[in-house]
Formats: sequence, C-alpha cells, structure tokens
Amino acid sequence: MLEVLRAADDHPTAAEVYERVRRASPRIGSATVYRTLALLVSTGRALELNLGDGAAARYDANTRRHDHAVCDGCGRAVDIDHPVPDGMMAEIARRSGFAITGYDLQFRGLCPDCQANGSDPARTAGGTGQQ
Amino acid sequence: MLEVLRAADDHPTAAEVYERVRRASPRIGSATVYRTLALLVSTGRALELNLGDGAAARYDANTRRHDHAVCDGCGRAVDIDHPVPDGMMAEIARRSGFAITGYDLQFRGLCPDCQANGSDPARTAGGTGQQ
DNA sequence: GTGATACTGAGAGTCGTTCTCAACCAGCGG
DNA sequence: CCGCTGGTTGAGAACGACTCTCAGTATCAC
Ligand SMILES: [Mn+2]
Ligand SMILES: [Mn+2]
Ligand SMILES: [Zn+2]
Ligand SMILES: [Zn+2]
Repeated sequence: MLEVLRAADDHPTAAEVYERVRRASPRIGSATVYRTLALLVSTGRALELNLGDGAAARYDANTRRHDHAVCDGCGRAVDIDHPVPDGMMAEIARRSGFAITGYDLQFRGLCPDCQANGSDPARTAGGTGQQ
Repeated sequence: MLEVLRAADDHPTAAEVYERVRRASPRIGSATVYRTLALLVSTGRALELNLGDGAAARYDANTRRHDHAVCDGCGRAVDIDHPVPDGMMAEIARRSGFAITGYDLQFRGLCPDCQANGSDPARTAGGTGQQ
C-alpha cells in the first residue's frame, strides 16, 4: 500500500489507490484501503491533500512540506517547492490573533499539456477530467 | 438569499444558509438554496470556499480576493488580507510551466478563543465543532 | 381565462467516505 | 495438534453533501 503510493508520481485518490492495490491483491476491499490510508496519514507516512476543488482527497507519499499547482483542465497536480516566507506567517499570526501552525496553498491554472490543446481539451478528452 | 450572505460575518455552509433563509421563507427547499448559491457564485456575487478540510463548502459574500485562517479547534474561518507577491506567482509559473491564474491559500491554527480554552475545547463544547 | 415558460420543493439518486458486523486469521496455552 | 482470543478483513449498509428529476405552481403574454 505504501509501496503503491511511493511508486505513484501523480497524486492518486483513494479510489485510484484501491484500483492499483487491487492489481497486486485482488481480494482487498475498499474499506481496508480507506483504513490504511488513514493510518498512513495519522502516522505521518503520507499526506492527505484537499486540493480546493470539492473533489475527492488525494494521497501523497511525499511528506516533505510542499504545495501544488492544480490544472483546471485535467486536474493534474504537480509539486511546488517554494515555501511562504516565515515573516509572512508571523505577520498573519500577529494580525489575526491565531496561533498559526501551517498553511495549505495551491496554485490554479493550466498545465503545459492543457495550454497546448486549446480551450477545454483534457477535461473532455480521454478520461474523467481528473488524474 | 444574497442578503443573508451579506449579513453573515462567518462563512456559512449551504446548510447554514438554508437554515437562515428558512427563518424568513420557511417554505423554501434546500435544492433552491443550492441552485441559488451556484448562481451567485457563477455570476460573481459570492465565492465558494473549500477550506481544505474535507468539509462542506462555505459561501462568502466578500468577493474581493482574500484568504482565510481556519481554526483547527472550532472550524471558524476569518479573513486574511495579505496577497502573495506577484513575483512569487511568476516564479512558480516559470518553474512549473503552468499558466497560473490564481491560488487558494489558507492558514491553519487555533483562534484566540480556542487558544484560551486549553486543549480540545470548542470542538467538544457547544456545537458541532464547525461554525 | 388559456396556454407557454420558468421556477420551485420533495424526494430520489450519486459520490466519497465511514461504520457495522460476521468471517477469518494469527498467536498462544494447553 | 487444537481450541480460544483478539485483531484484521471485506461486504454491504449507512452517512453527509450535493445534484437531478419531475410534477406542481407561479408568471407572463395574449
Ligand atoms: Mn505532492
Ligand atoms: Mn472570507
Ligand atoms: Zn491539464
Ligand atoms: Zn477556534
């Protein structure tokens, strides 16, 4: 299960993880996948990502803190490594009175592929519009 | 409906909007609330917020671009007005190859109330843990 | 009034996720 | 070996947040 996640370069949803794990262990049930993903997340071996569209959570074996750019065309999410400066966090904390422990940041736009393929391509082509 | 949203200083979910609208128009159905919220969002008169927990979408009559700090204790979301510098956006665009059109940013932490009330207070006290 | 048109609320359906529970499996003492 | 016990599992039910469908109703044009 962790292997599947580590082998994934995309950011699979639970359903996609299920599908992939099933290739190795066809008898597994989705409840187990959800349970195991929750365990991996709670023990810090994976991240659960909510990419701000209302869509299903994604899972990420890359537990370094990092952000994502999400394609509005095809749903692809790529890693962005560019931390917000600490000074900004401190400033926010000061102005809001919150004790800030972290942040979630995702950029939206079109990935190179979707820029190339005109207006609404990947969402209508191929699959579900989410990868 | 827009009035209800404009009067709200919190960031209500569709269910909360429904509940409030119902006080003035008890015969309204939730389908109409969802339909109307979608209309307000698509015509730019309200924002739909996905605050990165897996929870229900929030709605916001404040359509200026702004971010939020979300309390891990009680779920409260307060406005943060502190734009990410354009230079950073450009840098991300350059490095990722994405055509970046915007971003979603939310800070997480504890609001002043929840800091005051010890460890796990507001989530167990009072209501549902979401406001 | 009468008919076309748009809007509404109730309820069914969908999707992602969690819960429940009986079957199963490991380890362990006998 | 063998029955017991406690943890895991998978199937399916349940759940929450939406979205869809459809018949009923309000609105307007004549
Ligand atoms: Mn990632
Ligand atoms: Mn706001
Ligand atoms: Zn794309
Ligand atoms: Zn709080």
